[in-house]
Amino acid sequence: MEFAAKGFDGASTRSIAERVDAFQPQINYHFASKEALWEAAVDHLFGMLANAFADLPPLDTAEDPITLGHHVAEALRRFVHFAAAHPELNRIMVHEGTADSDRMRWMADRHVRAWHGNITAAWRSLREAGVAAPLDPDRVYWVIVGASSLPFVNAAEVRALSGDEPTDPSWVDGHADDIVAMLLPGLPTPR
Amino acid sequence: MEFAAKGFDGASTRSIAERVDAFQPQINYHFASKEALWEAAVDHLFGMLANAFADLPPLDTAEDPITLGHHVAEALRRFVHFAAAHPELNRIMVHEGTADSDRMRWMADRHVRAWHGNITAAWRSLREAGVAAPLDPDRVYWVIVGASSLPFVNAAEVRALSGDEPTDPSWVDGHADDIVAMLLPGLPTPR
DNA sequence: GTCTATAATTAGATAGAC
DNA sequence: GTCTATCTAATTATAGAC
Repeated sequence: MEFAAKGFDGASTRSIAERVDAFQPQINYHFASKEALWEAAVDHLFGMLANAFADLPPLDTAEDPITLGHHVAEALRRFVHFAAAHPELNRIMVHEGTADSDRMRWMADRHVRAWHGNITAAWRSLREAGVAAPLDPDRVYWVIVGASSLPFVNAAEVRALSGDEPTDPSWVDGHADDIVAMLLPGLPTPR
Repeated sequence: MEFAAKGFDGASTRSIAERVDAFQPQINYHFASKEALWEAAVDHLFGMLANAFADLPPLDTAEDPITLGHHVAEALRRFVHFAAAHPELNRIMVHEGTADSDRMRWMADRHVRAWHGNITAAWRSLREAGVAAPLDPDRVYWVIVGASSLPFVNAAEVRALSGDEPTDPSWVDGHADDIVAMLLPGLPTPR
């Protein structure tokens, strides 16, 4: 995706149209503007993210802390796998989150705030139960997202530096295991 | 910095010149091209990063694993503080690392590879000594950089989502403590 | 809806006065 | 070195034939 690779300003509607084998003016026919196209792309990516979690129990309904811990562990694994399969979402998020802009506020209010709130609340419960690493609930969202997604956001640099292919299933699984072990060291029988 | 905020393509030499109260053609007078200006900016930022670590002992000279652990802990704290003070570097890195390009390879070969190699090697020693979290040495670089830098790379989104000011010294210190505690749970008397 | 042509704006880079 | 003027190319968006 052009928005993910080059950012909003760097992506040209011509190159976007080329990718789908269309003509540049068709973007302005099907969408009101480049901005509207961007919003549609972000809605689509967050929709796919929600789908990837659709069959999981909500994080605010676990009966006991250990069960919540296992729910969070599974959610973390899902997030790692989603970031590996669809790095575009995290690329767009990290790009738009750098500066205060209308696009950043639109994305934060419409999509990110709910995820951020759920993770923060679940982490508070895990901390009280002593099953989570000693991370402040107000910061853990950024630790999770940063640590989980960076090798996929920067997959090209992973390849250049180590020769590893971070989208290999074994690499992704290993990374998910690492994230869970690091964040939930108190979870019994991790996997 | 314009390159950090908008990426290479999104940053215009006109807006860059405006920021330093200069005229756009002066960029092409003092630098050969926009690309040369970008390289000079990246060199400058990595130079500042190296300066921030200049007084620390090299990570390959520690006599015993516990001492190495404390050296790594201090290096992690330095990195968190640098990312908070100079988020431009990590913004440029995350932006350029997304796609295979000449700029990405230039940056990886000239600057990133040495840091990546040192961290990976130090982590192998820490793992053998049992003082580090169970993260694969081939992946830990991305966990460290992602978890440490994201709240500063996306400081605007942190403000929008939580109202926190991630550049507040107490926030930065707390984040550094979180990172060290998460990555080096086996370190005696952490801090 | 698709596609060509093109308008209006902005981009990086250069020329040349001072 | 500084700054104005400008060139060429690329940008988003629109008009209009089909």
